[in-house]
Formats: sequence, structure tokens, C-alpha cells
Amino acid sequence: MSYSVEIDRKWQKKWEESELYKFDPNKDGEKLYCLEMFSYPSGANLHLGHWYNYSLTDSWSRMKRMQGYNVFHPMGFDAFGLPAENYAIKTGIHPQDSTLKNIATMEKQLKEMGATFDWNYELATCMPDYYKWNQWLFIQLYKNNLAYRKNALVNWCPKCNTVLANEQVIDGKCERCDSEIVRKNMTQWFFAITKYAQELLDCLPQLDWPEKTKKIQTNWIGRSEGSEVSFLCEKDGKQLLDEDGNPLKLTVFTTRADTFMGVTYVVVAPESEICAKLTTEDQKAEIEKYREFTSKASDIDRMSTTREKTGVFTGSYAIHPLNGRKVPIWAADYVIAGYGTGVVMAVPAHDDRDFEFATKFGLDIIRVVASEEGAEDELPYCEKKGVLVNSDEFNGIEMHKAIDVIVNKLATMDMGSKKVNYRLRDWLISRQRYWGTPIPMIHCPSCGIVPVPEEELPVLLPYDVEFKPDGESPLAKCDSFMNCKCPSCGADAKRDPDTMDTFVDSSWYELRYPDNKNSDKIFDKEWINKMCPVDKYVGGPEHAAMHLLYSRFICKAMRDMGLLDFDEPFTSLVHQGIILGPDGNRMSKSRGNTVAPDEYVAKYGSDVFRTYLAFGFAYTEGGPWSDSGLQAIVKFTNRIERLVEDVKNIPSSDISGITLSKEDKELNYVLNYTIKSATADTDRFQFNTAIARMMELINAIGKYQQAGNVNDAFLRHTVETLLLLYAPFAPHMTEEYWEVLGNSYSIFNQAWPKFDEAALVKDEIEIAVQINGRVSFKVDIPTTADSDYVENLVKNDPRFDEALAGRSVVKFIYVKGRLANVVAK
RNA sequence: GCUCGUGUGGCGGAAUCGGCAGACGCAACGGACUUAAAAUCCGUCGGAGUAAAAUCCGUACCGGUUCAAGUCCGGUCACGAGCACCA
Repeated sequence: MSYSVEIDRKWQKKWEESELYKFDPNKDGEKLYCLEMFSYPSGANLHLGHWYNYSLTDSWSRMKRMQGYNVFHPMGFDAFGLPAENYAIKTGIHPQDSTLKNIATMEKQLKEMGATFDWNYELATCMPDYYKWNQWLFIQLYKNNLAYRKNALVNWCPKCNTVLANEQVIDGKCERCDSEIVRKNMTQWFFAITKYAQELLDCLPQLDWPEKTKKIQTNWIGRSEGSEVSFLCEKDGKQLLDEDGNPLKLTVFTTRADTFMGVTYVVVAPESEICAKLTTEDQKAEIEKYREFTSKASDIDRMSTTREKTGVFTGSYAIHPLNGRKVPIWAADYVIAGYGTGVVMAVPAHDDRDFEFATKFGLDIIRVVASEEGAEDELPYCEKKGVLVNSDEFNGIEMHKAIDVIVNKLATMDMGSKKVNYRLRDWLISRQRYWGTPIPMIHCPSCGIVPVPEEELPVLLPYDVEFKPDGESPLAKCDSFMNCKCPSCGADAKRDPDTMDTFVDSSWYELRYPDNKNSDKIFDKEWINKMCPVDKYVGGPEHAAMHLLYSRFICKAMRDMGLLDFDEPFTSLVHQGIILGPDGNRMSKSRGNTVAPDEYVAKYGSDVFRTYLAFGFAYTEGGPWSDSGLQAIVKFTNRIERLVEDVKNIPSSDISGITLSKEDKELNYVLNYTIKSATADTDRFQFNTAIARMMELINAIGKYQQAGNVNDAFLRHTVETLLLLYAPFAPHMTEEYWEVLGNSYSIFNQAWPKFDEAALVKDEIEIAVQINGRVSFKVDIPTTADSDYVENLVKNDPRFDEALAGRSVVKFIYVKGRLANVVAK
């Protein structure tokens, strides 16, 4: 019966045959949806990160199951994406073939992990029965004005040959391949996530998520409260008009409307349309040159904040609405086209960047805020406190109040209002790649863009496609795919050649699992309202700004389209830490510091490996891998095995009425303490301390046995309880021992142990006696003792006078059940 | 630059509310058993100090609040993460 991989296989087979982990919607118990982020089916075997994430979350969900919850625990594959396509380009093996093969391998490995996944609910995003609904979702978003196409400056990865969302650009580089991103003007599909910016922010506090992750999302959304104020413009001595012949208003966003009287120039982003409109004939050549300069430069030194300011005068002027001053309009790349209105009012006296720019180009600098009236603070003065000066009618007003006063004044002239701005941009979802969900749109020469009729979904991804990258969408070269009829007028039309960002696939998969076989609908509304949201979601912290934000957005959009009735997809979230290589670096093949779980599992068995992962790290921290603690787990499991040997011939009996000796009581205390703390620790993903408590219990059992006077029935009860507590971490081993003890199948159908509060109450406890905060000696007191009793006891202790050394007692403090402190002087 | 984390023995890490710092384990050292080894069991294990005690110091650093601080407050440093010309 000695534990080994054979035991793993034996029980995996039995579990599968008996459908132990089959989810039964009608089973008693509160529904609990436990989900790990699904994985990408790569060719390699499961890596340590998979094991760390999946096996320990599985332990958590096993405990929940034993606690009586009806646990829904599915698994699937995020199967579209670039690696398969790149692999295909390198080897000629079609992405579909390699992906399906990899999925089969991973399924097998995941089963060998011994997790409670119910494979009946499996999904893979590359299968038509999944991406059909991805396409359907796209069309619904389109119909609800949440998906649209626009020409914009986008992030282009020259190596991946595709555009990327803002979230996929890390430090100016491609999230996937680390190449420098190029900015291009292109017409692309976007999802209007910004419409939900405020709600995405508002719902964060109520989520049981790591604070850090909420912070990252808050940051990413980047709410900024300010005002929009407008200027009229003059070009070549004449007022500039818009298309309708009305005076053109140049609108800027500012958080510092209080400094409005100090505006000495206005800046527009060089690549913006408004810039072209403002440029005069004389300045045209120079602006054109500058625009080219910035489009190149932005890619090279966009990261440098110390970079010198550059800019060119457009030739036009803005008219200050309050004092009528004519201020020059410049084009400069320190203004970002995509943020706010892409136009900035410059107040060099009170902004570092404007000051630097004005100094370099000799523009006026007018002080309008002073720390106190009459103060000549050094410029630029950017402190957020002071009063207005040089501001005509606004002089003397406190700067924060001045914001309202000035904006109100502008509002009466229809030249200003309060405004909230967000850093978040709409989500660019089209990709010029092959291995993804085709965008279900048709381009008709006469009808324009027309969605594929829903009954014609899915638009199948063709198999025979030349996907060698050349900057164009591979599907565009596949005539049989591209050519179609317009659903509206029947004329010859073309399909959209792009595929969707794989983050779209993963932004709603958690909603498909519970109804994964539904061929009529994306999912049944009633059913999904019952099964979702996900109660516990576990995955890497690297998704804090991307996947988790997108999923929240899609959930809210679906709610507003009437598909479901809840606001947030993931109620509670845990990030596992990252296991590094033994050298402390991130594991990678090129570094040669990878650790292969398979070798350990083959040698020690899945349970020993799982327990080691649980015990060796603080779960949310992770850390460098080391073999050194592994033997300790082997020792630990051997001790359990010996205990099982010790008690297996003791008949099972009801111990509820028996009288416990002093030794029994001591062990019973440890047993109940272990139940209490191991349960609480496992519940909050503190697996290392949960295992530590079980080790303490084993130590206590050892002492109990050595002391003699063993109560057999009680010993057996203690060992059985230990097996139950350990079962979530070592499912195969404990199932085996449970059987060895002659108990009925399965240990996972047993109730989770409950602790007895009474057993945790000790008659007598030892407390420390401190003098002025330092431990002096210790005394035993009855648990129920009050302060007077303890004071009396302490003062009569011979060690007390000695420790006091002639000082007198100022104050006596007794903290119940913990310690006593004597303040002496 | 801004924002947020983190900092505890030789190592991995504990320490719900401010209440005996270092649980549990690894490594190391000493011992028992053994012809020997493995396995198992017992002991020591933050530093200084001592024959042993006593005693003093100690949770990155400096200061504060408190009877009492790893924990709270202010400042400094280091590392990590997020954002970064965001108006």
C-alpha cells in the first residue's frame, strides 16, 4: 500500500469510472463556482505554474466540496493565438493540427494531476461551437453600438505583423515578442469599453479582489476631473469657421481652470486633424516636416521623460475668451492626440512642461497663482495651494474655488463646462492574423458594412490558408473565404479579413462553461444567472489590466443587452505567486533554469509534489524553486502511512461518549486546534500554514504514542480526522488509506471535520509576566482568572520581588489569556 | 518623476485585534539505535555574553505614539510592481 504513482493511477481510474466529480445541478448544497484561468495549449508538458495554480486551487475546491458545497469546477483551453501560428510558420504544421494534438496531451496530463475537473463542461475557444458565439457576441455588440470601426493611430507590432490593444503594449514594446511598437494610422475594429469606464471604476470597491489588482485597474482607467474650455481661432487675420460656417471652437481639457488667465499659448498634437486645419500656408512645410519627425521619434524616445521639448508654430492664434488676448497655437508632440481633446492650453507659469517649452521658444510667462497674496514664488509654481493674482476680476480667490468661478463664468458664455476624462481607450480587437475567430462582417460596395446573418454563423475559419506573414491579413489572400454575397442586397461583397484578439475569446468563457453544449443560444439566461458569477477565480497577476478588465466590461455589456442579470463576472479573486527558477530568475528554456513537474511526479507521486507546492511557498508570493524541502514531505507522508498501519486493525467505533484521560485531552486539544486552523488557512489560500498545523498534529500523536496509555479508539479517530484534513492536498494517498482503514468509498464524500469549541478551552494556561514590557517570568493560571486574581498571584510570587529590585508598582495590566505587564518605577 | 507594494535567522517562511518575535520545515551540529549505512528517534540551533546562567542587543534605517510596536504614525534607504510629457 506504500504510496506511489501506481496509487495515483488506481484512484484516477476509479474516480473516472464512478463519475465522482460529475457536477450534478440538483445535488444539495450551495452552488460554488470555482475557476482557474484556462490555459493555452502549448506543445510542452504542464509546467510548474500550471501545477501551482491548478493543483492547489483544486485542493481548495476539494475542501469546499467536503464542506457540503455543490462545487462546479470546469477546465478548458484558450486555444486560438499567435504561438500556434508562429509554430506553423516555422515548421509547416497547421495550427489546428498542433493545437488539437496539444489539447489532447494536456487533457491527459491534467487528469494525471488528479483534479476534480468535470470534463463534461470542457470548452476550447478554437472550436466552431465556441467561436460561433464569439461571432454572435460581436454582432450583438455591433448592433448595440459597442463595436465600431474607425481610423486611428494604432499600435503595430512589426514582428507579429498585427495591431495591438493599448493594454498589450508594455513599456512601448509588444507584450508577446518584446519588439518596439510602431504607430500607424489604420482603420480597425474597436469595442467601446470607455462607455463603461465609470462603472468599471465604481464596482471595484465591492469586489473581493487583491487591493493591488484593483489599484492597477483604477490606474488603468485613469479618471481625471477637470473642465473643458474653448477658444475661438484666428487664421490669416480671419476668424476660423467650422463645416457649418459657425465660428470654430478649439476645446481643451484642463484640471487647472484656475490658471486660465495665465494662458499664453495653446498646443495641438501634430498628428491631429485640427492641426492641419490650423496650419497656415507659410507654416505648412515646417509643420509637415515636424509631423514626420515626430512619427519617427515617438517610437524611439517616447519612453524618455527628460527628452527635450520640440514644436512648431502653426501660424494661427487662439482668442482668450475672458481677456481677448491673442495667443499663438503651436504643434508639439508632448500633447497626446488620443487623450482629452488632443489640445492643451499652456500656462507656463504653473506647469513644468509648459514652462520648459515656453522658455525654449521664448513665449510669454504670466504668473496667475501665488502661494499668498503678493508672494513672488519661483516659477514654475506648481503647488496646489494659493490665491489668484494678475487675473483681473478673479484676483484674491483661493485657487480651488477659482476653478468653479472661472468655469461658471465661461459656461455663461457657452465656452466652458466641468468634465471628467479617462485614460482608458476603446479596445482595439481586430488582428491581422490567421489563427483566431473571423470577424463576422461583410463589406458591400453599395451597402457598406453588413453583419453576417445570425443563422449563417459560424463563419468558419478556412483550413487551407497561406499564413506566412507579410503585414496583410492572411485571410485576405484566401479567395474562397473572402468572396461572398451581401446579405442585404445580394451583390458581390467581401468578408472582413481580420480575426479577433484572443482576449475577446477569454472575456466571456466563464459564462459558457455551465452551458457549454447549448447550440441554440450563447447560454441560457436563467441557468447562467443561477450558476454565475464565478465565486472564486484563481490565476496570474499578469492579467490584472487586460483579461480581468475586458471580462468585466463584457459582463456589463451583456447585462445591458439583457443576456444576464449580474454586474461582475468574478466575485472573489486570488492571484497565485510566480515560482522562479532555482537561480531566482523567471523560468525559461533559454536560461536553462526550468523545473519539470513530470520528473518529480514520476519519482514521488502527484500528492507529494502537490503538498510540497502547498507547503514550500506563501501561495500569493511564490518564489525560487528549491528541491531541499521535498524530502520533508516524503517524511511527512511516511509518518502518516505508519500511523495508518498502527490503527488499521483497531475496529472503527463511535467515540462520542467516551471519557478522555489527561493525555487524550491534550491530544484532543491539538486535534481540534488543527481542525480549526487548517480549515481557516486552507479557506484563505494559506496552504503552507495549513500543512504546518497538520505536521504539528503528527508530532503530537507521536508524543501521545510514546507516552503509553493509548486509547485505541481515540487514536484511530484522530488519524482518520488527519486523513480527512489532508485529503484535499493528497487526494490519491488519502483515498487509499481511507480504504485501508476499511472505510467506505470515497473519502471525498465524507463531511469535513468540525472542531469542538469545548475541547479548545483549557483549564489552565501559562502566561508571561512582563515588567515594563520585558518578559520576566511565567506563571500558570486558571483560564477563567480575572485581573485581581492574577495580580495577587504575581505579587506573591517570590520571583516578583527579585525582578522588581526595589522599584514600586505604578500600574498592573492583565490581558486576558495572554500576558500580564507590571509598570514599575 | 508619480502611485502602490515589500523589507523578519544560513534558507523557505510563521506571528487574525498592537500583547511572550522566529510557528512549521530545510540546512547545520551533537547524541541514541546499527558491524556499517539508510531509515527512525532525542537534543542544540538570531547575535553578543557566560563554565553554565544572569544580562544586553535584535523584525532595513532614524524618530514618534503606547504599559506594550514586526504590527500604528512621520521621515530615510533598498528592492519589486503599475503608470509615465494624461494637460
